[in-house]
Amino acid sequence: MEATYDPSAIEQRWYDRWVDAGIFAPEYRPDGEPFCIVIPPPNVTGALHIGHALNHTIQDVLIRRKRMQGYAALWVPGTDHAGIATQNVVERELAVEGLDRHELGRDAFIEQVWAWKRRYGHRINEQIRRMGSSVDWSRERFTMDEGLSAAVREVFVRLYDEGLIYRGDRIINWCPRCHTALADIEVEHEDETGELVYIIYPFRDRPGGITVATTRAETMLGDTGVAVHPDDPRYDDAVGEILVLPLVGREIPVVADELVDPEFGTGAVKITPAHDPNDFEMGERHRLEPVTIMDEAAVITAEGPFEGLDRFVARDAVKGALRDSGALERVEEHIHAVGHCYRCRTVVEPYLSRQWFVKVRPLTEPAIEAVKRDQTRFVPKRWENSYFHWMENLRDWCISRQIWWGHRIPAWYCDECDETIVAVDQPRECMACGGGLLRQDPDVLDTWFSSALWPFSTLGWPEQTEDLSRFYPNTVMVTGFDIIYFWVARMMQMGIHFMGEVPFYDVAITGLVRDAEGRKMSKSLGNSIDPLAVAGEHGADPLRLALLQAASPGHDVPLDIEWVVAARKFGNKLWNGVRFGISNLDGRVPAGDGYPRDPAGANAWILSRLAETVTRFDELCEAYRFSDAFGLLYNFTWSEVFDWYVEMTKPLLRDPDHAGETRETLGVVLRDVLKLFHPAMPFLTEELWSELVGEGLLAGATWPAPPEVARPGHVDTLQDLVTGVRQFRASHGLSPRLELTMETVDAEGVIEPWWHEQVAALAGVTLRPGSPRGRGFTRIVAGPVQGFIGLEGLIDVDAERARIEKALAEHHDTLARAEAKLTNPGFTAKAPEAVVSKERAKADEARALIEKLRHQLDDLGGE
RNA sequence: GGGCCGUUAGCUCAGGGGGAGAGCGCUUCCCUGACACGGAAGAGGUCACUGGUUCAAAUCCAGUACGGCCCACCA
Repeated sequence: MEATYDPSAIEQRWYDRWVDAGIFAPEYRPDGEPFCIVIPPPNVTGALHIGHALNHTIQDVLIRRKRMQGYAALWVPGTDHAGIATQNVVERELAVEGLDRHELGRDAFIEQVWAWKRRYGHRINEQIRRMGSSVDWSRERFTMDEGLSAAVREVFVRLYDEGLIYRGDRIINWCPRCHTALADIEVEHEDETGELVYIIYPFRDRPGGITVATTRAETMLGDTGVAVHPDDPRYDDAVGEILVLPLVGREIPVVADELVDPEFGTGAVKITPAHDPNDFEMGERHRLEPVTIMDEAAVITAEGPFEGLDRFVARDAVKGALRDSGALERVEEHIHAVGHCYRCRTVVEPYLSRQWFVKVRPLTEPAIEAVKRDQTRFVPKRWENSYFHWMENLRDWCISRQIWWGHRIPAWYCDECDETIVAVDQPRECMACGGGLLRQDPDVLDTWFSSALWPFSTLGWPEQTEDLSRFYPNTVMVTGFDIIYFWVARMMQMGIHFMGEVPFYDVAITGLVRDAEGRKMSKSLGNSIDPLAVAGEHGADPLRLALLQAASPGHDVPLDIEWVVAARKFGNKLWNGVRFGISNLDGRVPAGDGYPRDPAGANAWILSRLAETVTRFDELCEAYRFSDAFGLLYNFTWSEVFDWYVEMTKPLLRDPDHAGETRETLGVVLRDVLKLFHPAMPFLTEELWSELVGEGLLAGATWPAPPEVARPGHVDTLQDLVTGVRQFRASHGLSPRLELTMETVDAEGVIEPWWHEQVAALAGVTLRPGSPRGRGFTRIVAGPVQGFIGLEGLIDVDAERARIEKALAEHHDTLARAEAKLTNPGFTAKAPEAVVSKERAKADEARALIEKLRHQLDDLGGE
């Protein structure tokens, strides 16, 4: 083995062997309890970004650990067709060649997208493999594959038949660039400074008029009324009057409506039913005709001087014309939230059109209840509040999109009788009139419609497959908080509605990986760190470990490359620690769960620590606290196994009385450390396993279950003695190579023969029973043992005195604090007995230490 | 406008009524036979501020300041 860990050399050689051994399929543990995760499907056209790397690493840790624990672990991979996003990407590509999808035609365009999918779908799978994710490729799915498309149609038809899907003319959010409707949630609001324009609408039948205020002046071309609050005294006599719309000349009524906020603007609001959701509502109430004045590209269609102008150009033009005509009262600066398309950032336009909707109320109530009853639990729990709040205020979901890439809506219209037929398969003829001229609805479904079915559609639904009955509900969903609404909430709705059970028991919410400036990393921002590049430079394993250590539950992760470097250094430490083990063992370590019987001394100590660490590590993993879990393991491995235990084995391995037990213990401890780290660093640990154990594959091995071992207290004493000598050396600048002699008083007889080799190796000191006569020595206190080192010719006595006095002062402080509490009657009377006795013990300990330090000062002599 | 979260060592963050913690960074010494991608020993914090509850507050409560996030149909 090389002396240095080289990730690139070993990360190539294990993935295929894991796959070939069938380890990633749940059939690998035929009798295991099911444990299932379905991957949040990456966008098929995208590249794996650092957020995926985090998300996938967490899932892989969950899956690999459960697999080792004997579960039938299934991680379903797959990708999402990502309607608008993918269509945009392919359209951009076509634009480079001077092409436009309309020139190409629908079928040819879709074929282009499929070609794109074939290219990039492959790439993303390669990236998932490169990161070591142990997904079951035999069950890979794509949201537009045949099975999932059938599931989508089935769901649509059933919801339609139940009256939960309907088609209607409504104001929806329209993206004039993407030329499609958007759901409410797909609109991102941002505060912008705009103008509030005050326009005077004169009365037709009397002098004067009403001033209204608007941020979108151009919409006045479509006004068909003005509303005031019914209780607003300013407008008592105006309700029922007729106004004349400036520039247009349309006669419009003044109506009273509760929706109007008398506090805002002038308390009078213009009504544009075709271009504002509130106005649409009011328009319906007061029978005001909607007048559409814009087309799908947000270009003015109203006849007159503004026809053909873009909405923003028209805004200024209308304002100018109003000013010229004297109808413009004033213009104020105004900060308000403006909606943008979440895909292309274009300002969204409220637009009246005929769309398909899901009636959400009947779906949300069970989804809320399920979380309230803990059938699905969010981790961390506080995200449940956001989930509830969103669900409770949900409006019907607009699911039709005027794009080409996606699941075509399974509705057909009869040209002869106007009948609408909704069916899973294309009907041959009209069910109403028998006519054969059927046109399928040109729209496709919102991408999130198919995503909502993912937990069961990937398992074969609507077929009643074995996988479906075995792995639904999924065990856990690992996802970012940014898509709780888009995705988690809708999976809950659809899962419960169609399966009668929640889609998953736990939702583990991950934070967002941020860049150096704290910005969210995203494809659209173009600031993504490429995890593949990092994996190439430092290794996938170090990247995985770094992400795990950085990611507390629900907390954002600012990724610093230094963390990856540190994780690689840890890999190097592990590499060399195992290398040490291999060169000192006289054979291979057994793969199973064997542990040394009745270990003693250092071996008992490390085995007891191993058992404690595994227990705690398991608890932390079950709570999804991976940062803490791997922090614990990291410290145990480095500080205890390598810095202490491995050093302690060196003399023991040379001692015939201890070599056997030590070899066995060392092998077992290293073996279990590899097992524990395997979920985080699969490649490195597998490589080391092949050297240390050389039997089977670690990925398919069993999880460690070390027996509890009583912790031998006297090993602590040995460590304290060694540390005491090291501190003494360091504080006096004594060379580590300078051999020292220490006389010891061991009243309780805890010093064992093997200690002599230990202290010689670890502290460069020779032990000799006895206590010094006279003065001029330092005293090292370790548990019941006292050690004495003669100072003559070694050190500056004044420096030593200063050091002891400093320590003395600290212990005096501790004692004073403890005594203050103990003499406080309130404390002794009200504090729990355990706390009081602990405080007494603290005081006693401080007194003892003070006494010993006073002795040390005396021991120094001088003055 | 409504809601959520944060403020602890230089940095990133754990912890959580009774002795201030980790990793990285920093300082000093050491290339000792696994590892210098290393070892040993250290320095460093009125736990944002103000008040309250308590025998006891970094921890609980209220408020303040600053920072971040989410939701929203004030035209």
